[in-house]
Amino acid sequence: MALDREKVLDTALRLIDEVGLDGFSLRRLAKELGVQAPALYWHFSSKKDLLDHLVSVTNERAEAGTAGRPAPGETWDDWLAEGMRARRRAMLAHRDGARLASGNRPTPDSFPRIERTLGVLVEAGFTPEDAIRAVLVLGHYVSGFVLDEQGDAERADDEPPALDPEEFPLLASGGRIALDRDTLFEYGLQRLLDGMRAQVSDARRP
Amino acid sequence: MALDREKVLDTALRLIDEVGLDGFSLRRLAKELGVQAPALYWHFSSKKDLLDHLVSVTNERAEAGTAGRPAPGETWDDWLAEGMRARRRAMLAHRDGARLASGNRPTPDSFPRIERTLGVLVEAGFTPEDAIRAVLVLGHYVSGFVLDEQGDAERADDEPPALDPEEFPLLASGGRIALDRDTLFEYGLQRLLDGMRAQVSDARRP
DNA sequence: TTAAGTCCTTAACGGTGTTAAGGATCCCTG
DNA sequence: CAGGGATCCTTAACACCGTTAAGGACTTAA
Repeated sequence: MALDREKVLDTALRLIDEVGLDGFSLRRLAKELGVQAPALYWHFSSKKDLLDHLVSVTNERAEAGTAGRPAPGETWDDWLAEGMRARRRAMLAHRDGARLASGNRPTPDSFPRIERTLGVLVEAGFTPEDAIRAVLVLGHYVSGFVLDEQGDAERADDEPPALDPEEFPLLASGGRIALDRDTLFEYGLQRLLDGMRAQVSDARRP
Repeated sequence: MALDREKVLDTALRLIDEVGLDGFSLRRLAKELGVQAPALYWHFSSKKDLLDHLVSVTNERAEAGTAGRPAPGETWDDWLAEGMRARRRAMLAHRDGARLASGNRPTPDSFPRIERTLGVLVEAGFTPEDAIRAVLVLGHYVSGFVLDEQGDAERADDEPPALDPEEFPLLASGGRIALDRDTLFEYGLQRLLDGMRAQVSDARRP
């Protein structure tokens, strides 16, 4: 049976979940597909090309589950927060998902969604400039956060360095706190949205 | 003349600035040092070990120029903002600096500095938990931001996809805006600090 | 003078992404 | 039905990569 792009991408995604992005090679993927490595070059122009398409696929799947506009009665910030949580979940859904996603520009087919998001923010009182800044900045926060989160997971084998609670009481008390990733993510997300809310309402009542 | 760690690290840093992190190999570095590749294994246990030390070196240099505590009369948020700007500058100072720095835990010798920072925040009214969250979250923002910033620079050769201003007016208007990285960075930084400020003063006057 | 330690070499192993050339197999056309 | 092009894959090879093994100089200390 002949290969097609979709089957290659699905297998690649599964393989990366299994061996990690560093352990992922075209030869390994080819073996998984019962094929020789150069065969992949018929379907993709390079390894980078393949990975780019992988990102597009996972992005599409992630966005399929999120609302394109706030529900009736839903505030812009709640809606935006939920979108960012979905983004985090999408990255966490696959091993090294954040590393994979970063270093990748949005594909043109994600333009409509971004434009809609900007529209929502402008309706909410953002200037067009600040709407763009808000979207970009939130994105950087999320990807920076998950990148670290998954980086931690990858080196879960070697234990963290010892830490003297007498010398560093605040740091030591934080060991547990930092590990509650959900709360930590929410903290930063809400502080960003707080700041944005404040600026928008300031602009409306000058 | 014999090699030593410092000379290897300096040359490595210079080489990465020249060829990028992807073009950087031990064989290339060895050639630059007038030596065979396995010689490097006398000074470092692996390539990863060498890169870890590289991060430590650049971190030290970056932190050398920043104040350990707010100056008299300086508010905690101004001081913290300046610290984050310094972090961004440190990453931008070397090609792929952000990629290099992420995927690296803080070395134990940065503990005193972190503890001091937490102390400043607690004095300012943060709970110890929120102080830790604030420091982590700001760090994720900065590294996510610079990672994207430098990723852009690396693929500056292929031009961005065309964008119809009729179909996506908000997006199109933002092309220029997104490119002003300093303003964008400051926008996100100030929104985060705004949110933190608000939460701290709320907690003080319940 | 011998012994230990330091710093490097050569040779090699098993891997990587990628290209070149060509062999099957299919489907459409004459 | 024959032929030809498009499709999809193979084998062979290239130039790299990180890393290990074994050992050779050279310096230092006893």
